[in-house]
Amino acid sequence: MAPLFHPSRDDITLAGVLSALADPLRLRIVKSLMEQKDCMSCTAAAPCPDIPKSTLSNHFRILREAGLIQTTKKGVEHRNAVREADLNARFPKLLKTILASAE
Amino acid sequence: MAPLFHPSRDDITLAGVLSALADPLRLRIVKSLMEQKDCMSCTAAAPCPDIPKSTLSNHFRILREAGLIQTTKKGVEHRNAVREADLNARFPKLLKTILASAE
DNA sequence: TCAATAGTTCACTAGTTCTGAACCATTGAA
DNA sequence: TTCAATGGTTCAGAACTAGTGAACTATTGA
Repeated sequence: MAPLFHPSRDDITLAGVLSALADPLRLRIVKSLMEQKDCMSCTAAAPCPDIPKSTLSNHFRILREAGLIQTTKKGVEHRNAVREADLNARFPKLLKTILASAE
Repeated sequence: MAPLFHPSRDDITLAGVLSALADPLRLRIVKSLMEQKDCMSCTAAAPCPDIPKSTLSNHFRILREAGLIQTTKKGVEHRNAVREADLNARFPKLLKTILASAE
């Protein structure tokens, strides 16, 4: 199995970030992850329990490849965290402003 | 010919705005429109001259239906302007922050 | 060794985007 | 009034993308 791909800080693009957050479900996932201080598994961060596994997996892949989250394998589950430092370095205040708009 | 559709302020959604701005070409269009104080025609606001007309028209429609721009017919051309007041009222600082990230 | 859990990958369907061709509306000139 | 030019829109087909069930992999605990 190939290791999970994460872009480096400099490879994070604005278009990628906006496009990833343009989906309401993904936005809620990121919001959940921000509200928790520690990492969350994919299923724990899911907004509702009835989302198919494959769909959820797909959304997490998009968030990961856009550089929004960092995913590490921890036993049987994947722990996810928002790449806040990278995002703030690259696009200051962007994440905060977008999340604030999502009330 | 049907009049051009514009959503009311309250119908502007975050997902719609993000998704519209997630395209680099559309982001540049909005940027151009912000830098001009007066309205611009569609062709004038196009980032490069070799974009097919239908493609450009499509991008302007997406921006319009997302609530990002206001389009009015003025003779043979369409004058476009960013709906800054509506956007700031709905999502404070969002537009400014996104445009600032697009350097 | 077996079953349960947490995700991924594959393949298929449904929907979206890009673009050339054809079209419509407005204006200015003959 | 007729014609051509200008500025966009609409339509249709090709290429791409997203959502999801089924099958699969990896880890853990019994």
